[in-house]
Amino acid sequence: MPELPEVETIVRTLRPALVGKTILSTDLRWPRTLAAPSPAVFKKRLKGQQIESISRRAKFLDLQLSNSHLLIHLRMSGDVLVVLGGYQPAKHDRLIAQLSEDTSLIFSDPRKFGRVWLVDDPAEIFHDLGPEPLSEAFTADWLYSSLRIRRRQLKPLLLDQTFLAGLGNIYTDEALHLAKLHPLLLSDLVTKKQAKGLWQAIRKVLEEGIRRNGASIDWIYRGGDFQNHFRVYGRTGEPCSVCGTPIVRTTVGQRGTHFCPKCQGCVKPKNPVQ
DNA sequence: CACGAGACCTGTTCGC
DNA sequence: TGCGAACAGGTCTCGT
Repeated sequence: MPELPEVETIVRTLRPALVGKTILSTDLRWPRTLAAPSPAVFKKRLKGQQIESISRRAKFLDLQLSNSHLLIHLRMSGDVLVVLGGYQPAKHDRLIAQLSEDTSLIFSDPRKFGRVWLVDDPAEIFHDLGPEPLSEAFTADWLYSSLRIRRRQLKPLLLDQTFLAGLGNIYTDEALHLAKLHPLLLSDLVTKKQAKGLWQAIRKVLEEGIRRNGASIDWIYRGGDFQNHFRVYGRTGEPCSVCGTPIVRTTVGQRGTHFCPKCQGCVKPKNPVQ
């Protein structure tokens, strides 16, 4: 569930609450949550390490410790929270770390897709990721040339973390609508002007998501309100905010995909997807 | 290389 | 009301 803006929001919330605290002990309640190393090594190595800083790369949380990095990926249903004072484990808690100053760090994840790594160098896990969309490395020219050297449908390509790191299902639909591009348009057909528009749209929806503290769907993430400003995601049948045409929902790469059939056009004249 | 299907999981909502 | 199907913000692997 969480995409770049939601993870960024969590990082900003956790930072003041966790930096400087020391890990006293850990309780791994669902072993498969831990991708590496083994539970025994994990528990032993974490003990006594201090949390020095917290950052984000793509949809990963990166807790830099005295001696290593604790990486967390929330996947579909993960959440990280900090609780002061005594804490009673809840049903979906997969990993709990007891910290100094009577603080608990909790990784909760109903669907059990989330993963945690303890590594010496984050590059071990990050090496295949594409550029950060809000960094200076992500430019309109880079996007244009990178789209042209591939021949892939825009939506699956934008979801591919090795192409661009951080977009998920919501922000991809939102960005394509803002850029007026069809989700199935082949990447090598995008013009330079369209690429520039897509570049702007991606940055705009991500910045808006962060400004609104992410989107809160279902029972997760208190606080964010980007869900009240979706242009197409989850708005099947409702009028497009630009032209009034009902928003259409289809499936692309097994992901629910929302778009305006008028603003975003049709890609295949012979077999228009709408 | 590109794409689709299946797997990994639990919980909620939808349709009859 | 009940019950199965469909769906959910992600990613990996395998077959074509």
